[in-house]
Amino acid sequence: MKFFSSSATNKVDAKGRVSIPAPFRKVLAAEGSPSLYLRPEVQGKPAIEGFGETYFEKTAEALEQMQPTDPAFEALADLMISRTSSMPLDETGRIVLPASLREAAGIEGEAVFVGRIRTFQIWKPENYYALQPDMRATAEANFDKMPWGSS
Amino acid sequence: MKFFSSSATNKVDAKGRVSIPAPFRKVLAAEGSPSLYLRPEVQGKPAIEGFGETYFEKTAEALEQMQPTDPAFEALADLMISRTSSMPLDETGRIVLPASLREAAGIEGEAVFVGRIRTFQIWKPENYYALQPDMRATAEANFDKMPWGSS
DNA sequence: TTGTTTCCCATAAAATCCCATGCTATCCAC
DNA sequence: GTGGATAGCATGGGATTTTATGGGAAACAA
Repeated sequence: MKFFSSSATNKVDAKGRVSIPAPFRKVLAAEGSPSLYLRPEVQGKPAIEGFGETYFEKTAEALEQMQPTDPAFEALADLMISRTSSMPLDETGRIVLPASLREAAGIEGEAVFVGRIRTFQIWKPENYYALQPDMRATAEANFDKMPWGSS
Repeated sequence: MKFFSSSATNKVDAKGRVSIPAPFRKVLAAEGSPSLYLRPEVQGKPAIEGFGETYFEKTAEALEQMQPTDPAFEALADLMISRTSSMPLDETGRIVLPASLREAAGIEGEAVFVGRIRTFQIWKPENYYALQPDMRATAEANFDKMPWGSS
C-alpha cells in the first residue's frame, strides 16, 4: 500500500515511546523511508503530523522554488521545515514522541494514529473523538465537492 | 537527511562556544563538509546564517556568472562571500561563535538553531520567538503560494 | 606577562539500543 | 474442525551510547 489509511490507538509509555501502527510502517518501508518525520499540525490544530521522507522532500523542493528573500518563504519554511524533526524508528517499530509535540497535542498515555493519504496525524484520543460529529456533518454537506473522475 | 530541519536551543558559554545540534552535524557530515560556514543574515535581520561547503560553493558559482565589473556583483559578493567565515567543529561538535556575529545577533547565554533547508539560522531566543506570531500569520496567508505539484 | 584561543578531559542528562514478555491472528497436521 | 505451533505486533524495563556542557591545561599572540 502506498499511502496512509486506517487508524489505531497505541500506548505512550513513560519515556514517550509509541509503536507506529504496523500498516503505517509498511507504507514507510515501501517508500524506503528509514525514518519518520514529525511536526505540529500546520493549521494549528492540537495534533501531530507524520510523514515519510518522500513527502518531506517534496515539501522542501516546493519551498526552494520560492525566492529565499520572499517573506512568504521564510514563514512557510519556518512552519513546515523548522518545526519538523526526523525520528528514527527502533527495531520494534517505535519512536519517541518529542515532549514539545506531545504537549502541544495534549497527548499522554495514549495516542490515536489517523491515516491521511500522504501523511497521518496523531491525536489525543478524546480530542479526536470530540471532532467526529462535526466532521461527519461537514463531510455530508460536501459530498458533492468530491472531484471524482479527475484522476 | 540531506537538509537542515528542526530547531534546538543550546547554551553559549563564556568562551563563546556552542554545540551545533546533532541533527545539523549529521547534515554536514552527510555532505562531507569538514567545516561550517557562518555569516550575518543577508537581509539584515539580527541573526546568523550557517551552512555547509556545498551551499557556499553554489553561492560562489552563482556569483561568478555575473560580470566582475558589475557593481551588483561587487555588492553581492561583499555581502555573501566576504562576510562568510569557516568555523572548525571541535571533537565534541562545538564551534566558537565569533564575537562580531554574536553581537550583531544579540546572542548571549543561549541561542536557537533553526533549520532552513540548505541553511540554518542562529537567533537570540527572545528575538526569534517574538517573530512567531507574524510568521504564522504570513504563512497562513500564503499557503496557496506553495508551488506544490511542480515537483 | 596577560589575555585569548585551542585542546583535552570529565560528567550528567537524554536519546538509543537490546532483550524479554504477553497477545492475537495465522497456519498446519491430523 | 481442533489443538497446538508459529509469527508478527505492541509493550515493558534495563543497559549503553550520544549529546550537551563545564572547567582546566597548554599553546599563542600581543
